Amino acid sequence: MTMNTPREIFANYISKQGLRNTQQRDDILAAFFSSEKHITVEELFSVVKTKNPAIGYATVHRNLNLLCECGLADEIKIGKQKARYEPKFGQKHHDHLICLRCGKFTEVINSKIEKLQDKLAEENGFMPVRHKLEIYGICRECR
Amino acid sequence: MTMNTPREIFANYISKQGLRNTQQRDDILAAFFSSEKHITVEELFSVVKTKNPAIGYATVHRNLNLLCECGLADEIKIGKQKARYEPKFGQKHHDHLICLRCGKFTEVINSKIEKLQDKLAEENGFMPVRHKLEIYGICRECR
DNA sequence: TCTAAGATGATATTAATTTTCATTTTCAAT
DNA sequence: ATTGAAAATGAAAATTAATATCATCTTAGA
Repeated sequence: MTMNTPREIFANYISKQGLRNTQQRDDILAAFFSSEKHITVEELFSVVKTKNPAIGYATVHRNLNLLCECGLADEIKIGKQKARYEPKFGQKHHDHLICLRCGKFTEVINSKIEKLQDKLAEENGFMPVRHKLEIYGICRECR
Repeated sequence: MTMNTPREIFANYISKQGLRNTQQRDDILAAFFSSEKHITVEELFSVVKTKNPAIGYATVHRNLNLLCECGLADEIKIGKQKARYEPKFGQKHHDHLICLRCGKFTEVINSKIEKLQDKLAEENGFMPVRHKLEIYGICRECR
């Protein structure tokens, strides 16, 4: 059985956990994967409400956590900002460049750094699982 | 004028900002730099209270923020844990290995990664200012 | 169809951080 | 040293995001 779409992955996770499919989960998943990256619970709540005005904030919040659990979303916390969520599906791991002036996020990929990180962990007896690299600075536009 | 000690750096920052020196600031600075790394506001508050029982939580909190502003402290937020503060003085930048099981922090230094990070930022038009690298995994003891 | 378990939505709670404000303290100008 | 304006403090309240509670509704398997 191949699991191609986020929808299928989510449905699979749901059933494996003995949970149930609901219209709300569908709506949230759809909104999440068609919204812009780095969305907050608040923002996603607003988006989902345009399709399903009866939906509650807590439901969006709960399901974003489920999406994180099954690997379809990543939570990003930057400084004192509220948590943001990033859809994750079939893409390489990436790091973030964060502009200290305008707050813009840029995603970057560098396999050399990835490898060095794994090596660094192993040298210290750590079995690396995941990592988070954030580089803060001033972006091209803000300079 | 050389500024050797954290105390001098702090005093200098205070006066530059048009702020004032107080006994509380002294007490907080002293406690912070003689306490263990990765302390929470709560914990530092407890420590400072042993020297100055009248001190308020908000004062400790406010001054920890000042210490961050002037570069003598770093705030570390890991997952859903409460913020921790790390004294920063005359040491090299380091990254953190964080055990997913026992929560232990290990500090590591790797200049190669540092350089690659700067390069990566510059390639993307970013002027790097600082960065944060956290590698999550399982530590030697927990394996 | 029926029913037990899960999900939802509204609300309350939690917990950390930040703000408010009356009072006290600092420090530069006298 | 005295004064006074501005800043700092401490206690308490407010804010904020995240999470829990719970009555009701929905799902999905028997």
